Amino acid sequence: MKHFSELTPSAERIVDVAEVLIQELGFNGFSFEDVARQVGIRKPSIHHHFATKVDLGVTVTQRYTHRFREALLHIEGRSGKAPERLSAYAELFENAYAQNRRLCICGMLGAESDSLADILNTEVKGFFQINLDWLSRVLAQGQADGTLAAHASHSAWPQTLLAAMEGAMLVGRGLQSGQGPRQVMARLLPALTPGS
Amino acid sequence: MKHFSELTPSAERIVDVAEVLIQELGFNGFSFEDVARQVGIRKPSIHHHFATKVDLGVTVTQRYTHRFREALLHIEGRSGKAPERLSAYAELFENAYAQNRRLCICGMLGAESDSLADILNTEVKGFFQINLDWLSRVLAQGQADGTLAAHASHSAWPQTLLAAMEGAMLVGRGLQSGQGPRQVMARLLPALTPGS
DNA sequence: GTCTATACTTGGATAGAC
DNA sequence: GTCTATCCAAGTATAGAC
Repeated sequence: MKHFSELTPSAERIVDVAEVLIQELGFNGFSFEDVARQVGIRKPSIHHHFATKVDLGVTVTQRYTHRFREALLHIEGRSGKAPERLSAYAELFENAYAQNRRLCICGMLGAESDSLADILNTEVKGFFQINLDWLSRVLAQGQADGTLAAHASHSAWPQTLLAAMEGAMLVGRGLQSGQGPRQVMARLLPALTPGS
Repeated sequence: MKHFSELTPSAERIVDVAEVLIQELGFNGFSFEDVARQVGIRKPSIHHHFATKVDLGVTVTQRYTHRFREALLHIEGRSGKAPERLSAYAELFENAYAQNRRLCICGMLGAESDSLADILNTEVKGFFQINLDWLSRVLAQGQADGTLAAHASHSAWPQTLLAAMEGAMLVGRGLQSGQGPRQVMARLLPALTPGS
């Protein structure tokens, strides 16, 4: 199992391609043949970099989670208040969705969960937990400094917001014309704002 | 292509099994072998009832959508106001989720959308549209009779609510311990209620 | 309506040369 | 690091007997 932080250039191209394929087709929906074609190498060459398909999936997910967490920390590092931070949060999902209605890697893998290797499910769980923790922090801060309503710190809000983001991409894709995470967050933000 | 309204007993057992398999494993995740084993027949016997896997998927989806619409009409036929109707709506999803965290058929197929036959995507689109139409109606009624806040008739609410339901199942499954659609709706209802 | 047998394809993975 | 060749399993689908 190769860790994303020590990827050779070839391995990185493979991970790049696999990431998009998982977002668009799912883990069960893409094949080494798909990856090979897009990277411009042959199928068995992939095994030189990733012993199994699960290994490749784990590396894709770890890198995705790592980058997502960096983006979350970057939002926190900026000077905005909770409402702006939640809007910026929605933009992270909107960025994926805006490209051919790609799903969140972990949203896709979460759907396929029952047919995936345990190690992949563990990665998905980690991604979601990072999201819930970050949302809890932002909601608590917003409630403390008055930029969010008192009920914003209710323990069910993080999961509700995360579900709304993941669901927005899912439904938008299913409708083939749907609005995305940005619009859904825009609808929910007033509900979290004081004096609504 | 066999329509769900004219299923023989054998075909019905096949559809029953396939429905659960799609909810748990997805369209790309289940095989005729899985269906055959659970029904207690052999793989090729399935082709006597459904020429192709896509045919089977279409029948499953049509029956699912039909039953779901009946349930929606049944909720509307009862005497509750908009808030109770929305809670009852969430229960439809909760019923699936409560059984081994099964997904909505169309949530699962929506995720797999890019790898599915057009005809299946059309069915998924239809299901979602039925949901949006029903939600629009309930929200408008609630806003008219004062049981919901004025902003409840905003055109983005139906998609937000549907996304939250689908996402709740997805995230709950990914977390392997999550709350489901019921809790998410319980969190959103106050935001739609007057005087919140 | 179900069976056995089988065809054909794809997919993940391995061996070994270059 | 990539290739060709190959293996094996699984998956969809068909033919034809019962």
